[in-house]
Amino acid sequence: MSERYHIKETEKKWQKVWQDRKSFEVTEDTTKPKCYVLAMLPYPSGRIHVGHVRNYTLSDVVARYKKAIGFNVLNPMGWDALGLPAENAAMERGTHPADWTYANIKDMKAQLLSMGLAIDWSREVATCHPQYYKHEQKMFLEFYKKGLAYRKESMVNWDPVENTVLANEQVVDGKGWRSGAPVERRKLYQWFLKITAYADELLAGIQTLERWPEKVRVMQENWIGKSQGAQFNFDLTTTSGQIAVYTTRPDTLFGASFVALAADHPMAKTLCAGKAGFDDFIKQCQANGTSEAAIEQAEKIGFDTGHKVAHPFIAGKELPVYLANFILMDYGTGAIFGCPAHDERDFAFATKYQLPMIRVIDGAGDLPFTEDGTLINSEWLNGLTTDAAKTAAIQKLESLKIGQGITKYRLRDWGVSRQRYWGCPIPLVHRIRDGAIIPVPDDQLPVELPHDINYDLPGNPLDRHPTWKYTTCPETGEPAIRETDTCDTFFESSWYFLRYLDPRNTQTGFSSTASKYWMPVDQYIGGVEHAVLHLLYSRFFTRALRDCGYDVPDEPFAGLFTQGMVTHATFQDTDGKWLYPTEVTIEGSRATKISDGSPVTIGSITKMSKSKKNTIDPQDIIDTYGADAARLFILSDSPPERDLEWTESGIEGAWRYINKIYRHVIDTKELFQGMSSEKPANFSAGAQNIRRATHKTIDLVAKDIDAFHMNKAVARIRELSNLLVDIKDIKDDSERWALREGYETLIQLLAPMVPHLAEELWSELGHTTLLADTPWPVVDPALLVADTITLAVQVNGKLRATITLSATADKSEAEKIALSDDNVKKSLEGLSVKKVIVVPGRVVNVVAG
RNA sequence: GCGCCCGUGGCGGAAUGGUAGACGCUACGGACUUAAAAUCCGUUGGCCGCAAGGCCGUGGGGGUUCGAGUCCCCCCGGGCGCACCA
Repeated sequence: MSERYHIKETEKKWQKVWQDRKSFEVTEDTTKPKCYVLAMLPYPSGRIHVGHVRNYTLSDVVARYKKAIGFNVLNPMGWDALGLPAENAAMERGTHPADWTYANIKDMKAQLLSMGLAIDWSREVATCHPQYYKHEQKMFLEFYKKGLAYRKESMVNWDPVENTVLANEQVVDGKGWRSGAPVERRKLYQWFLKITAYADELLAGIQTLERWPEKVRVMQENWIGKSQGAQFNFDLTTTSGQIAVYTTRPDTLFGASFVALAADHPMAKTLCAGKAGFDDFIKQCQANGTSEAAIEQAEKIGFDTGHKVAHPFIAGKELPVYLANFILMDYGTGAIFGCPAHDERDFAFATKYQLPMIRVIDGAGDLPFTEDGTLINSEWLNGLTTDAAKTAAIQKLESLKIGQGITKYRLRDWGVSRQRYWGCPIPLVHRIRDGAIIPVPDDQLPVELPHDINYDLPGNPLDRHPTWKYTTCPETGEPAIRETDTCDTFFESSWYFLRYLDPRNTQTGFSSTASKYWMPVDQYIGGVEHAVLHLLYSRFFTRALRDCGYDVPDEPFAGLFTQGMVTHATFQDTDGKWLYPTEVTIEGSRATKISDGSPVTIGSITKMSKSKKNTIDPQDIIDTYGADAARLFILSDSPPERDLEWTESGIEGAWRYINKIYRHVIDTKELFQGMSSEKPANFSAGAQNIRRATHKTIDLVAKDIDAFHMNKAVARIRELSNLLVDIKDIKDDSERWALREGYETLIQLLAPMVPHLAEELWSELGHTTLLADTPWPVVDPALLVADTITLAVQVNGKLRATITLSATADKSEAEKIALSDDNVKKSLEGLSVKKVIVVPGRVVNVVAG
């Protein structure tokens, strides 16, 4: 009788062995090809969630597999440790953000360790550590000196109660997400990184990202949003001056019926000075947040400035100048000409303010007509196509010396300023005498966050700290004030993958040697929610570092995989209150509350979220079923790019499988006692069958892992184990040898998925070296070729029989055997054979009529 | 609105244009047990048939092909992304 598998003890045991033997610690080893496997670093909330487990299981399978096939694999882990949640916790519970963060890191690390990940923990980094942000501050200053970091006034979402700037995501229905106060649009001095300087390069680089999902590449392209058009000036006729506009449709200029400026356009105030209703209009525009959703929902409203401009192509024609809320100051020139006949927004605006609509593109269909066509009502442009008319119009604007063809981007510079404490301080000081901005010298970095802060008042604790910000100018020794803005936390995550390469270097963020060896990341794995911002910022950051003299490739991530979400059913009690899955018991299709047996409604299956309480704590799962079961279930149930539905029965199935394999190996291993390790010269038919299945599985599993088809890889492994487990008696020594080869291979193939079980069984089979250090089994190609094959036989495309024949049989032989099959003959009764199609190894199709 | 992805048993999902439903979950029947759990054996797309076997079947409709879940066109349903970007 076999022993039970002691999951917890066994998993702990091997975790300790791997740690003690530094199995996954690596250095730059030029004798081996390198493979940099990277999982997106977690925010240390204190608890891992199932999404983390999925992410790190996937990266672990890749890391362990790549190591087995001979790569020097770097698989690091760290903590995205700065940011708002620590400050919220500090405000709610009176803890210090640093204490809260480091305590969370400790808890979460213990949880990750219990997953048995093949991580080089010696490279662990926390972005809140001064030795991390020290190098980041140096990079900021290098960007500053190169003109890639600059300060300008810009519009922000201002929460008047919290006294801080809110990100767009923190504005809900025009109100601050915490305070509930209406958000104002305010102008503030903010720090920016000049990502727009790299717009073209970032766009072109997308073409080289062959191992990125198409979806993500398209999203980045859209985000960069390159457009070609014309920029030109309208002369004001009612006062002196000009209005610059940008358009992608210079061909429709003869259809222009108004000019509109953004409400916050610099000329708005001067044009409207003293006009009744102007202040109200501006207030109305400001009432809406800066979020794109908020702007979209707003009705189009305008304000007639009373001023007019001259049409550049039509002598004597004047167009009214409006302010309009749908014009964005941040795009183009913040001003447009409106052509209501051929633009939906202009059409809506013109309808409301009863402005003329002049059709200049011929075509069927009602106005607004936004497709290309042939020009009409446009003097010298008449008869031209849209494209030709664009070129002609731009030429004319250039010859009149009032404008030119131009390329614009939707991408805006990256605002990195946050009026927050728990972020990386921007290492600059403002000299009081003249307001000069002076970099903090390298030898004074890092500019550390002060520890003694309080949250008694709203706003930025750095700004009201009694001493921290008061300093002296490093150049003159005069009084100066530190910059109190800290960096957006996307700043830390834009280069953490470089810090992993050389994490304890005190002189520089990372060495050239390390970067040249390890970069780029070969396989990056994470959630699709970072498809644009994090990934685009990182791509920009490496280029900016490159231009500051660092040894980094243009593209940091050669391969990217984005995993799906983890979902779970939702439960509600009779009062409609959400219940945790642990509060509910399910029998068949009926669910009841454990506490009082009352009925429970099973709701939709959605992304796990705290608000709907449909969450599973991975630690509970690991404690109950073990890390291997959790890993196996996550890998086997769905393709990794799709959503995964977490089910109790699924995790139990994985747990059963692990116990079953353990039992069978323990029960079978006596068979292998004392047998020779020498490969038999001849194999019996039975042995040959086992070996074919074994080697076919090695081949398929490797291909599946390479293609990220982890669910299929698991299915193949289960097929092999089903076959091995069904072998009840051994007929000869060659079969015994083949069976041992089968079991050993099974264990090796299982290792990336369920490493603890595999390591345990490997040692049970008498191996004294670690499976983690054992190379992947080698396929014998001769065993991938079967000696007999099964062919489908169709009559007029319908399956009528299957025939088995020798692999060496030729087409005519296959045809002969197919036509002599009884069932095929029956189907052909009364018909004459017209043609026989034989696809070797696949099918015989008899066409008859 | 634009772009992309997806629709296959009760469920998750497999199928280089070539035997649809691999692998698993659930459910049901049986063995073992005083009993239960665990485990093991079997059945599990629908319909007809004692069986051999047959018919139908991959959201719906058309098409290409010897052959379509897979390719093309139209429609329906679901998801994701983008969006006053001039």
